Amino acid sequence: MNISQDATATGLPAKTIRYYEEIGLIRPERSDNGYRTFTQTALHQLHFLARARALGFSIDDCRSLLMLWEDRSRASSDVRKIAAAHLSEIEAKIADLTAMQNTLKNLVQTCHGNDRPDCPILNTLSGVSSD
Amino acid sequence: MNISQDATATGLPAKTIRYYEEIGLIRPERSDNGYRTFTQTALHQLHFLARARALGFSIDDCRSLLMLWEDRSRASSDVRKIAAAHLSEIEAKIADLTAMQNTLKNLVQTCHGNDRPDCPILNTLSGVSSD
DNA sequence: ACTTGACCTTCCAGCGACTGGAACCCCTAT
DNA sequence: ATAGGGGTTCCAGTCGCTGGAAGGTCAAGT
Repeated sequence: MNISQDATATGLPAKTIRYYEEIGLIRPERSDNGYRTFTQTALHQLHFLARARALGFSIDDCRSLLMLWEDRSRASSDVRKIAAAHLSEIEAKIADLTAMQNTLKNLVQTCHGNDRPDCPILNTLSGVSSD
Repeated sequence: MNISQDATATGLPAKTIRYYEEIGLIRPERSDNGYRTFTQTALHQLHFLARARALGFSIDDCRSLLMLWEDRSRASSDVRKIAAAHLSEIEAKIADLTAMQNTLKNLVQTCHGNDRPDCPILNTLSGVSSD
């Protein structure tokens, strides 16, 4: 299987797959002409990576998860630890974004959005406390 | 006022303030020794930027907002447009993250997290559909 | 006067995870 | 022979800083 077929199979762009090789996440074999060839196992790994990245895991986490996946003597607690840490980061981000969302929603609702300069959004940003 | 006093006043690191000058967001004056000096106006701008960045606006948005702020003949609709666009990006991000959160929460709850290899997190990532 | 140490300056490199593009090789079909 | 659609490498850029090196300046202490 060539890289572009892989790309469509896994949903990852070919560029990304090459990048994953470059940083040592995967080690696809090469055929005589120098083209990358992907075995079934390699395809599985790419699928795994695609799903892990889609869940927001960092490349470093992906590396660890991949190693754990391939380690049959792993402890599931190690996997869970990574996932739990990632989950709490996500929850922190959601909290941050939700705070921004609340403020912005409020401001956007309050602003008349007409052709006059008067604007509660700018007032807030400039520190004119209208809260 | 020197840059580090500014930094503590606005909460922005000195490095960031220099960076803002480098990219043309602000134009602090210089005293004879080459040090940046910040007028009251410049300080206001920095505060403005700090608040806008804290609300997640991109540097480009900040640039536009700053220009609008200083433009007395602005239309508040232009400000609102920027804020509304940003708000919907934030909402999209929250939606993405919440989806991840739900999946991860579920997986973390399901995983025993012990010393055995059996792990629903890895199962899901590897495509063993347990959903 | 001299030194110390804290500040300031510039410039350059690196982060994460790609993404775009240039320049070139390979394979197949016409 | 050529045209096209693959593949390859390598280098630069994205965003918003952040760290560090190398050096200039200032205020205080000896």
